[in-house]
Amino acid sequence: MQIGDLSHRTGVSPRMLRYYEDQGLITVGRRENGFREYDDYLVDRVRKIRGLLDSGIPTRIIADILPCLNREQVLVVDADPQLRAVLIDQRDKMEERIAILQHNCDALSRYIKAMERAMTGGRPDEQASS
Amino acid sequence: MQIGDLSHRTGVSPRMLRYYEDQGLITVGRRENGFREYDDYLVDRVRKIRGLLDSGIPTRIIADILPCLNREQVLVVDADPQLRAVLIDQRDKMEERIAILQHNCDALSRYIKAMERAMTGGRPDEQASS
DNA sequence: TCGGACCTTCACATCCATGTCAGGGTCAAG
DNA sequence: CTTGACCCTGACATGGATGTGAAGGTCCGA
Repeated sequence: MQIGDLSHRTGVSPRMLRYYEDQGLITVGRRENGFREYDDYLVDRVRKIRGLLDSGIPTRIIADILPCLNREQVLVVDADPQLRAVLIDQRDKMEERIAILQHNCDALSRYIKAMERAMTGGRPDEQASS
Repeated sequence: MQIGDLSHRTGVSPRMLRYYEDQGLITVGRRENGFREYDDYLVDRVRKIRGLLDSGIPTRIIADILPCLNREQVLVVDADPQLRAVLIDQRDKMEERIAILQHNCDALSRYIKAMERAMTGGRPDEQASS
């Protein structure tokens, strides 16, 4: 698959696909003519990268943790305590973000529901005791 | 409370506190001498802003949703369908991010556990059937 | 064989969140 | 009254993620 195909399949611009490669997030082969050749599994991988990026995780960190997100048993060979610290740190940060997002997501949902109640002709001052 | 105090209490630099004000995320009073005067409730608000920012939500969006994250019933007066669309959109995006983070967080935890198993002298090829 | 649609690299531009510095006021304690 | 710690504004700098455009190569189909 070449870059345009992957771009269409993931919604990520070719520019960004090259950038991810540059940042060491993906490894890409070349055809004889110099064109990049992308393996199928990269579709998922690129989607995962996008998700992490959208969640505020910088490429530098993604590069660190990405190898640990699949096939875990395969790579545990290098039981580097430094890496371990990084991973634990990142996991904790993720947990914190999840909590924050969950909290705000709930609040938004409540607000949306309140709007709907207000729109569908309900008395505006009626409310669930939160 | 003045800017340095709030900065210490939130871990957010004065520069950023002014920036948030500039972006309309917080409303700040002034003393007679021109110094900013911050209300106590801004400590929580600024922490919330940081959390959302760290989770990849840009100030523009935060400005949109922040008024809806507290005191919901108070503000439902303007049942603007445009706003509703924005809120639903953002809530959905948040849910997606939560799912992504949760997924990766779990994978990280598994990997960390596997590392620990490998370090504490376990046979490296033993594994839980995932 | 030509044209269009793709690819390459490289460079410059942009937006956002942030840092940092300069030039200058405020104020309280010594 | 001076000094140091705070505050103000404004500007310039930076790093990361992204867009865009130029100059050129590849390849397929009319």
